Amino acid sequence: MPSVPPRRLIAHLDMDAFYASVELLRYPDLRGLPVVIGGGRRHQPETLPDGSRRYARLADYAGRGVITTSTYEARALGVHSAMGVMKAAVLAPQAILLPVDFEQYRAYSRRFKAAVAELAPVIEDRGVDEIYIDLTHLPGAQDAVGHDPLGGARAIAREIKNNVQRSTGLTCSIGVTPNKLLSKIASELDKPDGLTVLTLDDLPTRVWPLAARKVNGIGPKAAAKLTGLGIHTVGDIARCERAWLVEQFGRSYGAWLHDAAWGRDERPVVTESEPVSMSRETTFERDLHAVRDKARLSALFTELCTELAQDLSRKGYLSQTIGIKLRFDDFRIVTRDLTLPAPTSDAQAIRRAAGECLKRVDLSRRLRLLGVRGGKLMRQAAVDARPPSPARRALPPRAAEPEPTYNLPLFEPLADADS
DNA sequence: TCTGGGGTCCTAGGACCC
DNA sequence: TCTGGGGTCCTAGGACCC
Repeated sequence: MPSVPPRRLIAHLDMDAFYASVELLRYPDLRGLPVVIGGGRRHQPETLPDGSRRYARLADYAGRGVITTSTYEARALGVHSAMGVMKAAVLAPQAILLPVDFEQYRAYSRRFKAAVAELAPVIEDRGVDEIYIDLTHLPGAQDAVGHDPLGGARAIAREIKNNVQRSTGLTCSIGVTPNKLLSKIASELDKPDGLTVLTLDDLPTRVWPLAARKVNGIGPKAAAKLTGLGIHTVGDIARCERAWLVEQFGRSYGAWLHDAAWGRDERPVVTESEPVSMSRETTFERDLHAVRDKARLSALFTELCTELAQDLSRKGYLSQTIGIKLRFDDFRIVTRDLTLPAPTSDAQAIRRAAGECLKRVDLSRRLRLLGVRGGKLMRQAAVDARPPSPARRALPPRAAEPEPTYNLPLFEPLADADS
């Protein structure tokens, strides 16, 4: 007898103001105040002799940092993530400013994920503060409770929230729907400490009135273009002809927009993935010039390469494509990369390759940011486990050449490349 | 004195091979 | 001599996300 596959029940869990909430566990005296996390590192709270603490205020800050998270009290003053700290200081000069402490957040991240996994093990990681969870096959998830056909799923989501709260002291918001796209939207509808369960029937009333920008995948550029076309809400998109969206946005993105607006998304919850790249970058306190600040830049460049090498080694990866990223004073970004004959995690090899990349950039403008990236990653263990067999060595025809050459573009005058 | 740092995925052209 | 495809790799840029 053919059986109907169970309907998918996908949850999206988002920790509420995660970094800020972790800080409030440590500094409970700040509860109820506008608190902002971000900036550099030079504003640690100071403990006074009487045991009380003194905190930095936004107004005290000078620098290029941005806000990473803020408490709901700070958000009420117009202070949001990714806003420059200097700009936020104009809006809320008296808000408390705390430095970011990623170690701490990562520790709490592991704890909340473990708490979820006790009840629902099929988890997709989406960074420190959010996850997708596949509830489809959990016992009881498909059961109705009283008149609520989704009561089983709702009860599981509530248990997950409770378990997270018990093990971390933190609240989260959960959306449960037939897919990741809708769940991501749903988890935001009742923040903080929310629980929202939606079916496709709820689309017109709960999703279509929302701004198009609320859809994960519609960013500032796409939203601006939509606005220019008189399209503001998700419902506006849903009313568009699919073919017209394809004309306006291209075959792939146009079709995706149409699907998204109609709540269609078949992507599975992916429980395991391998990293694609690792990188290190830094924004300077003031813009630097390649000639005038050569020594300073050179030292920073080497430092970034060393850090990348350490990251690779610590995590057990080798990288075969080394790249650089520059941001100029006008905010223009340039990248260059170079694929090596063999993967490496050696700081000097990375530094050399990055140096080759740098030669291919016009450095007349001042620099704001410098970054180094390792792509085409492979696990060290996997590379070790396949010693150079005769077959392998014979594989690339060019391996016969005496000295491996960098695969530089032809238009680049090779200049004084080591040779 | 606007605008961090760490990622993923997509597109597109040219090289190069079959 | 002309005219083709398909497929993969490399590189650069850009949109988007947390």
